[in-house]
Amino acid sequence: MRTHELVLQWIEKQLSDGDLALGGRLPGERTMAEQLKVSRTSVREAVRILEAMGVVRAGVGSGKDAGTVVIAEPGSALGSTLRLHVATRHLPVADIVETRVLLESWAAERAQVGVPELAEAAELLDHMDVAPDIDTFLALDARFHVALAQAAGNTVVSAMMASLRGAIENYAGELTGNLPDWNATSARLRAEHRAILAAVNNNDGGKAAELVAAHIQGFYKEAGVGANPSPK
Amino acid sequence: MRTHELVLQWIEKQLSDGDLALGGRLPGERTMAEQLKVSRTSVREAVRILEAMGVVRAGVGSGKDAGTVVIAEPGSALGSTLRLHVATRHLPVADIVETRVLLESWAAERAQVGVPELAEAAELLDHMDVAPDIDTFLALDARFHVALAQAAGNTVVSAMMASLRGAIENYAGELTGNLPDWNATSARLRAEHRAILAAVNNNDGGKAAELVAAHIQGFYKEAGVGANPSPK
DNA sequence: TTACCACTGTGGTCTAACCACACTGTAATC
DNA sequence: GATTACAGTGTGGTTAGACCACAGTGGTAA
Repeated sequence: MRTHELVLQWIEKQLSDGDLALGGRLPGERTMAEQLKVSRTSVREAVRILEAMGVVRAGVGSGKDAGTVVIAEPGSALGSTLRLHVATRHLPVADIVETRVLLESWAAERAQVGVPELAEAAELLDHMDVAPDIDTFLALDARFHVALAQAAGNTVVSAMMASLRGAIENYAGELTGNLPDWNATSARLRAEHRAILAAVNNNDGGKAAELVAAHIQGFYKEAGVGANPSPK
Repeated sequence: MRTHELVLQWIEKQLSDGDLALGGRLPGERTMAEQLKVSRTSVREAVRILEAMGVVRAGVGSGKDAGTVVIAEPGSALGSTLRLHVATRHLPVADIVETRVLLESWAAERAQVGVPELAEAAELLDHMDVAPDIDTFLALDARFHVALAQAAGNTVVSAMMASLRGAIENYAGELTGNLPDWNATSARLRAEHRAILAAVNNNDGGKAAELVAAHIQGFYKEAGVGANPSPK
């Protein structure tokens, strides 16, 4: 077993045993190296991996943002991983879109009416109506979809859904510039969002799921990204 | 931007541009360091991250297994990431199980009859009938489920499904020892597998999906792991 | 022909140093 | 006394250079 894997194992055990919790701070790199009888290099390689996994965040200096602290951001980490695999041509974009449709329509169907995430989603829609530019709009759009997914109460599904979107963010982002009429598209998307949210709040999960599926497939299809029809 | 991120960016560009393909070999660490005008340490940190993502595999010595080669193993990489997040208590095991049920029943419903993966799945079932011990059985079981998921033709879904299982492998593995009667459980699981495969081959996707959901939930419930009923 | 062995290039590991950063406490100043 | 300036401390970030184990390669001696 390689040295940095030993360090990883040690840290994972600290987490499993509860000796190290979310928001907690890892010992300094030099301290860990001494304790585990390894070089600082190996410790750093382990920390890098954890950072790539979205398990820790490293900060220089001193104070609240300093040191290596335990976080929980699986979404961005999974997104980076998927993006790299898309780059290797191993994961087709169409499969990503199809999976996103699957997860997100599932979440829409099970969204719990009354949870704070839905209120947040509604607020985001208001902000999108006055978004000054496309990038702002897309950022708010991303947050809306995440909020909707979170309303279903399954952290794994919402994390994966966010990562799928993130993995092909650049793809879709580049293509929005090629749309024939952004204002028209934006208006349509916003109307669809409100319809989805209304269906959810009306306890019509089935309809919400259908609307979400059509919404996502429609967007990617218009943007020219392969979107499987995913026949029922 | 930190130095190793620069290296990562460079490698990702090589992949996106097609200058580096699956099965291809990265330049040596010393060579890359010199080309990019960075230290070998930074190059190594980038390679470590890619390795953790399942994008490359590093091998010492010389010959076919030597050097850093581009691979495509998103499943194990995502699995490790999820496992760590389970350790931080951020991802509940119940959510993992629920998501697995979602993905796997979706795949079962859409499995294409006649694809080689189904034939492989059938073979695996025969081997499971004569598995000498629990560990062998579980390994074959894992491969069966992956083959079934692959039969749906969505690489993202099958990779995620495999990673979900991997993330809680230890959990479930430890608990099998506590089962009251392994032989009875094994017999039941095997019968369920055959029923699932029969439904798929009979073009009855709906039934296959139901059977898969019940199969997975039943296993984790018996093993004592939180399994949400996921009501329709 | 065979067996041996030095050579080469790969990743794996370590040491020791220096840097930028951000806070902390002290000392000089007003 | 309050304010300012600054050295001190501990954090991660980066580098250079060395040595190791490993696995093929190719020459050389038996």
